[in-house]
Amino acid sequence: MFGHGTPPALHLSAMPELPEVETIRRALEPQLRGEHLVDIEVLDARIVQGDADLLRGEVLGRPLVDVGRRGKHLLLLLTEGKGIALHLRMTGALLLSEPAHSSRVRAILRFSNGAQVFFNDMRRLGTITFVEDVEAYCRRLGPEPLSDEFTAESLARRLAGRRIPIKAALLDQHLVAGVGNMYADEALFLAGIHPLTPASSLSHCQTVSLWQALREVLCRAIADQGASISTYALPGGEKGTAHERFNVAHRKGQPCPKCGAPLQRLMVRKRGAYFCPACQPLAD
DNA sequence: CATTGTCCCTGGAAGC
DNA sequence: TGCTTCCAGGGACAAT
Repeated sequence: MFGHGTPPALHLSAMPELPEVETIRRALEPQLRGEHLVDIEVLDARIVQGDADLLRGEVLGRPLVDVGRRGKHLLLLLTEGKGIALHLRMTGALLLSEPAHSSRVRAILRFSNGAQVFFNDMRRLGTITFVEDVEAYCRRLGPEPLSDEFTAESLARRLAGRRIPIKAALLDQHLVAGVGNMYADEALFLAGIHPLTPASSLSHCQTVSLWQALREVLCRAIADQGASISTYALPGGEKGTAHERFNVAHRKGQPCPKCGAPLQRLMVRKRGAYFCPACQPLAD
């Protein structure tokens, strides 16, 4: 539905959100599941939350029972409920072979079957965290938007009483996990909701539309293996194509695919928000 | 509790 | 042409 089908006018920066992390998870899982870590080479200590030696001591040799994901966190699930959380923030990538810009590799995870995962991150904002209790670690996050737990009613409950703009609310990981700037804009467009609409003032109908739009946008982006607007790539180095379907994100000035009006960009709480002023009117 | 502000980080783009 | 400044934005944290 809609979509330009052409590459975007490349505004820089777009981060791995839920669909990108899920795509990475699906690629890594068959490579890593059932193996164990034999080494973590930390090339930039800033990437590790806490002490790198402590991390190594806790995880080396411990079987990796699964590769999971919660919101934008990739989880290497170990025994006894422990795990390693990898967060890619803005420019992080996990690659199965050494990337061309090897100076941007911040850590290398080596596994018992010889597999190596290179944590590449130009801007060093990504993190590796040893997690003592994965369940507790994930509890602070809002529901997974593609799970049965996330219903239109639960979304309505969480929006109630919040006066912040709906766009800002969608970026709050306590409200719903995994939605970032790109997919928040896309969902608001599909639902026909202005990004500055106060979260608590959505009608029931709008809330249902938004709930549906979020799931649709995220599902479709997973099918397209994520959006490679900036540095995101699959572990094999391939690019995703989800951005080719974007209706508004990173398309300021281009015609709205629904009505043809020029798309606009405004700032909502220091974040760029792309939208169609005609299709997403602000009620007064 | 809800909300806002600050910081981190690098490189592309804009401005002089 | 070459320098400086701004900006992108997720999330931890502090402040209000």
